[in-house]
Amino acid sequence: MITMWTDEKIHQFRKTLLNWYDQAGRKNLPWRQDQDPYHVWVSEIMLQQTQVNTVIPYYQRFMTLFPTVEALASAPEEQLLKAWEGLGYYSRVRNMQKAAQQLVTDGRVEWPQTMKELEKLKGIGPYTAAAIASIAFLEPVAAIDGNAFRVLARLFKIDADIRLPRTRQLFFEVGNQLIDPKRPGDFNQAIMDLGSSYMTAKNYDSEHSPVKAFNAAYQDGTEDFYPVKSKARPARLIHYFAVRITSPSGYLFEKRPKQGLLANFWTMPLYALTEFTEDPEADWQLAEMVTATEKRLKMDYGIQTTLKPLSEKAITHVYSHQKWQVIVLTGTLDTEVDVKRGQWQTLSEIAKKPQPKVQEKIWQHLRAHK
DNA sequence: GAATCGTGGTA
DNA sequence: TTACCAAGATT
Repeated sequence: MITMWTDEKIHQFRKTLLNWYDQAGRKNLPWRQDQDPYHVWVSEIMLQQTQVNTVIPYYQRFMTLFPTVEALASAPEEQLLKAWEGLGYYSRVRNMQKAAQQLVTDGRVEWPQTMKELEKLKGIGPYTAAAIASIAFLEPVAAIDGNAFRVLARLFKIDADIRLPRTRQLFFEVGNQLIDPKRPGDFNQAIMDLGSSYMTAKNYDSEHSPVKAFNAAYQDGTEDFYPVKSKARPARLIHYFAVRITSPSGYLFEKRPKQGLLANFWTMPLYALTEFTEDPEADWQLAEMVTATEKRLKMDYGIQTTLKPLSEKAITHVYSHQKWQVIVLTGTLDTEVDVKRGQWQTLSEIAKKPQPKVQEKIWQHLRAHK
């Protein structure tokens, strides 16, 4: 059960928080130079599950390449993915383009100005809708992100599991009672700045926090209990072969399917070992697996060649829900051949394609074992 | 509600 | 090395 503060205490909190924000807030961030909804939107999408320092150069480049909603709406997908390359969660930028196309009607951009309406746009959920509505349109709605979960959980000693979707509503209601109706955008951003400075997840410094007097968990020394968050499931281990084939025409490269992990990104052919063995956790023989891969390469691409492991040592690459162990196999063709799938590409052609981080690791691995 | 979807930083 | 965290949304 949460004990809500008195009106007097709420007013004191707003004043304390916003005074601190005016004095110490990160006003120099590139997306905080104005309240243009497009700027707020792009920054909020980029900042999802991504740290501020990572986002800054991406944001600046993106605004140069796609300065307006119209530019975003009409951009070629490959150019968008290239601009997002390395940021991760690539459906974010695909969804953003769909939303941009929703926004452009009869050649003009019409922005919905409420959280409720903003949530109807692709890729804009409750957090991002509240952030845009409060910052760009001054609607008093709480933007509940990881920072707000953590800050509010400590201020009010809320012990609901923040990993559970149903918990969001509780925090949203608490936030909506606290938010300053005159400066809703600044209030939300102040909570986030607080959550990324004095009230971080680890190594927090509640002692020097401007709102320590309001922090119930700090006041009774229980702050490392908050927020309550259940454990995530461990990532599943998957073994892969990455196949580097060269010919006089270049490297064999392939565009991934338009749905799922790394959709529409380009990689060398990848085979999960589950293609060749029932139990890839068991003690498999590398030579047998390589022979099986040669057969599949002929079936899938029409390529006949001998493959050799570049190294016994695998590349490790971790996603949120999968852990890849990738062994690189190499093969060479001396003559030009047509392929049933994929494309032959030169290095300069490849450089223009959006490639995932794991492909970059494969390139590095190849250079290291040359 | 549980799974999916990336990458970089840090203890 | 492992585990967790970082301005979440979609299916």
